[in-house]
Formats: sequence, C-alpha cells, structure tokens
Amino acid sequence: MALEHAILVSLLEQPGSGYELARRFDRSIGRFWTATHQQIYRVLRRMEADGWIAAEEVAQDGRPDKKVYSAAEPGRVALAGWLREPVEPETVRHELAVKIRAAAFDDPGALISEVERHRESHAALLARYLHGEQRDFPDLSALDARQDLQHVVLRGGIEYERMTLAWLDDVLTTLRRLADEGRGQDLDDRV
Amino acid sequence: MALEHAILVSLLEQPGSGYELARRFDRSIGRFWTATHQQIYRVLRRMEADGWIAAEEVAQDGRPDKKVYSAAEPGRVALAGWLREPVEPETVRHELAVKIRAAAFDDPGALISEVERHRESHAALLARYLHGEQRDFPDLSALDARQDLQHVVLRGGIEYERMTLAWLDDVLTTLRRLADEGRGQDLDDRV
DNA sequence: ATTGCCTATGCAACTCGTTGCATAGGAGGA
DNA sequence: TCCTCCTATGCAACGAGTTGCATAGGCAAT
Repeated sequence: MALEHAILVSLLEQPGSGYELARRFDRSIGRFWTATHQQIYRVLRRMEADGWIAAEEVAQDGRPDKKVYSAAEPGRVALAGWLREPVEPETVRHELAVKIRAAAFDDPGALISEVERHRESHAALLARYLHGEQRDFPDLSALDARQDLQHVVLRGGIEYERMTLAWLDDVLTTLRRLADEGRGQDLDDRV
Repeated sequence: MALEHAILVSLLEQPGSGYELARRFDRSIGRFWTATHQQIYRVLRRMEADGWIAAEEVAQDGRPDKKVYSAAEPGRVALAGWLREPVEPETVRHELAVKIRAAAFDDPGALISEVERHRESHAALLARYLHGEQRDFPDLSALDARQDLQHVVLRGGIEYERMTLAWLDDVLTTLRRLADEGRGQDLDDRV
C-alpha cells in the first residue's frame, strides 16, 4: 500500500487538510493515484498516530474548522526508505480491453458509442493537461528540481493520453468495420 | 467488479479449469486484468451457483482431477448486458509516478536504478508482445471477428509499451541531470 | 532418500476499498 | 421558505483483494 506515501508527497509539496487532500486526489494527483475521502481520513489518523505528519487545528470563519496536516521528519525518513524499495507490480484493471474482447461474443456495434464516450473524455483530459502545462510551467528553462520532476510526470500523462486517443481511434475503426460486415448475419456464423 | 466478466470472456474463448484460468491471468489476460487463484476459485464457485458457467469433472492420469468450466447461456446473456453498461472509471495506481515526485524531497539519483529495472521489464514485455503477434497473427489479412478484436487489444498493449519506454527514457534523462546538478549540495538548498 | 517444483483445489484471517449515512453551518437560487 | 450544494469530518457495514497455509499425488534432480 502506498496511499500513505502519495499523501506524504502531497503534504510535502503543500500542507493541507483531509478535505483539501481529497480534492487534490480528484484533480492532479488523482490521475496516477485515486483515493476517496474515507481512505484519506483513515490513513491521515494512522499517519498522525505514527508521527509521520503533524496536525494543526485551524479555525475558519464562515466554514467549519479544519485540521491542516504537514509532513514531519519521521514521515520524510519513511518516504526516503520507501523510495529505495522496489516498486511492486502494478495491478492493471483495463475494463475496456475486456469489453473489446467480449464484443466478439455479442454485437461489436454495441460498443461503439461507449468507446466514443471514452475517446471524448480522454481528449478532454489531454486538453486539461496541456492547459495545465501552459499555466504551471510557462518557462521550461527555469525549473527547479521539484518542478522538473512534476513536469516529467505530467509529460508522461500527456503522452499516455495521446497514445490512448490514437488507440481508441484504431479500436473505433475496427468496431465499425466489424459492425458493417456483421450486419444482417449472426456473428457466430463467421467465427 | 468485472472479474466475472473477464473470466467469462476467457471461458468463451476457451474452456478451462480454475488453475488454467489462473495461469492465463498470469500471462495474456493478466496484462489488462490481474487476479490470483484465490479470487478465481471463489468467483468460479459463485458463477457456477448462478448458472453462468457449467463445470465438468475431468480425471487425469499422473495429475489431480480438475474441474473444467465452460460458459453457459445465462453467462453469455449477462456478458451481453454488461457490455451495454457504461464502464466505470478506472482506478489508476501508478506507483512509479508517485516515487518520481517523491524524489524531489530526497535524492533523485536513488531512483535511477529502479527506473532502469522498470525500463528493462517494459522492453522485455514489448518484445514478448511483438513475438506473440508474429505467432498468433501471422496473416493480418485473414482474421475473423474474434481475432480482429484480440489483435486490436494487443496493438493497444504494444503501443502502451512503446510509449512507456520512451517516457522512461525521458525520466532517466531528467533524473540523471538532477543527480549531476545536485552532487555535493543539498537538494533543498535549490528548491 | 530427500528436496523441491508442478498441478489442482481450497480454508481462514486480514487488510484495503467502497457505499451509505450522519452531522452541521453557510451560501445561493427558485 | 425550502431546496440544494459546498465545506469538513467521521462511523459502520460490506465486499474485494491479499497472504499464509493445507492437502495430495507425481516428476525430476541431487
């Protein structure tokens, strides 16, 4: 489990409350590590008990009080140790790929609108990434180490979305061809 | 949860026992859907109880008996229904990306060997994909619907690995530059 | 002979992740 | 005025996923 470490990185980059972390996880960080507010609150309490992070109650006007967390030295040490451990293999769950193979036993045409929706959301995400790059990294020749590393991760996201868009176009072409060929006859007759 | 559906697709493509499924999930299918034998056995029993699949005891010589499962009509109907449901958003867990951002608060050089190992394993996987493509799809002009769909998923895997390799090279260049720049001074002094 | 690995299935305990719900004040619109 | 949404935190229950272990016969190598 590395939710602790993702939270630590986020708090090192910028202290914040559980609620703020949950929103970060919905936005930038959530692109490579998702978490709900429930997970975050639970892990924050554990991390505070372990001394990894320090909490400070902050009163707000017009809003409920919040507990602002920041990374403590033991947390930083734990993060450095984790950095040196080998990454465990990622558990992949690519539902769309399963559906594409499943389409062979049903109607390939039934998947087209679904893949199109997918394509639109990836196109929107790519646009958001590119916009964020313009905003956060206007001058690529003047980045410090932290920004360099943030930017190389962002470049990964951008390239992933570009690749995915091209692949989804490939998938759509294939599905449309099969839906055309299969019109008027049972798919099983040809398999 | 879509493990049921991944298993159904696999059984439609080829009937098999729990053990055989577990091995398929370690190989081809496991590239876009992972599962341990424990999950598979549990889900198989539930699916059999629900009538989605049928089991047949098969005696073997020199080996323990096995239960060979095959997809039943209710399972096929359930799969067709699932195909028409919208895919739930994928939960991404990109541990390496977290580590790269974490490196800003420690020594970027400490990550280099880890990223190199990663790069090697992706290069090996790409080679395996390309080899499998040669073996399973020797004549791209003579594919049936099922093979067409299997191939478009494989193309996605190939493109993903190519993109990942290029990105990891980008990451390595960045890490090596930062490790060079940071030599002899504390990283924090520059951040 | 013993050790270790492979096939094949399964139990039990645990942790992680998800979902529904609860509280509670403030802002904004119908 | 009521309804809904937003901030902010949290409990409880459930389902999914992981880990360790167990059984049990056969094969191959030391």
